[in-house]
Amino acid sequence: MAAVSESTKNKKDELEELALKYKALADPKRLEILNKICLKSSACVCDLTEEMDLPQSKLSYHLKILLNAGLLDKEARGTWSFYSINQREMDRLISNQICNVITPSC
Amino acid sequence: MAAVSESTKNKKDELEELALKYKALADPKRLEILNKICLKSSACVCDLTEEMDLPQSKLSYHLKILLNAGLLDKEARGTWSFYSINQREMDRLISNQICNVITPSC
DNA sequence: CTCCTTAATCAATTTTTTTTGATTAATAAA
DNA sequence: TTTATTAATCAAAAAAAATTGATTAAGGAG
Repeated sequence: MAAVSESTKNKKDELEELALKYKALADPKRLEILNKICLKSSACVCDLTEEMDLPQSKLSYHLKILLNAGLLDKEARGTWSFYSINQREMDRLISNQICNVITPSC
Repeated sequence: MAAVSESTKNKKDELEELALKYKALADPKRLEILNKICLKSSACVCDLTEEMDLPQSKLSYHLKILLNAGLLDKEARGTWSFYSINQREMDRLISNQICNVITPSC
């Protein structure tokens, strides 16, 4: 099957992909996760569990949503998973003004 | 009770308000509604019902969500309600690149 | 190997959102 | 006044998303 480039994506697919990304942003906890990760440059699940007082399974759940939407990158090191902001995707998606709220000085 | 300015809003409130706006954008139908309204400058519910092949109650439901998030303006004329894009809010929220997908040349 | 830590996943439940069809209210037209 | 049009709202049902606690798997330490 041929690769689908941006230019050959139809409007419907494009809007669906966009909606997925906004859905990932559509939760205050997930926005806070993005903010926390940004402030630490990179964070593992246990860091966030502690900082945000959320159970591990909930963190993993929300991180997966952000990861699937392409807003986070993940790097496994041993038993740890380190998550960081995909700044290119954030910049592509949201305004500078809002970027400064979610990922100040990132 | 005193008015709450942007500067006195705490981070929690700010993230919740932002999440509400992204929630409004987190649906391909609503993105399409924004796009359709933009292309016509202004549209009433019956226009959109016809163009998008959606029942009236569903349109009104989605329009209300977009309106509550501040992404649309509404003007009643007789029995009609005309909706238009709140471009200031769109610009404040999303990147130029994405603005061009949702509201091209608006 | 055994024990401990880390994090992903799972299944069941709860909560939220969306859909549907009907009703209501307001205005306009005949 | 009667009839038709427009759109908001409502209540019930369906669908989707989030929460919870437990289990699993993979590494690292002793």
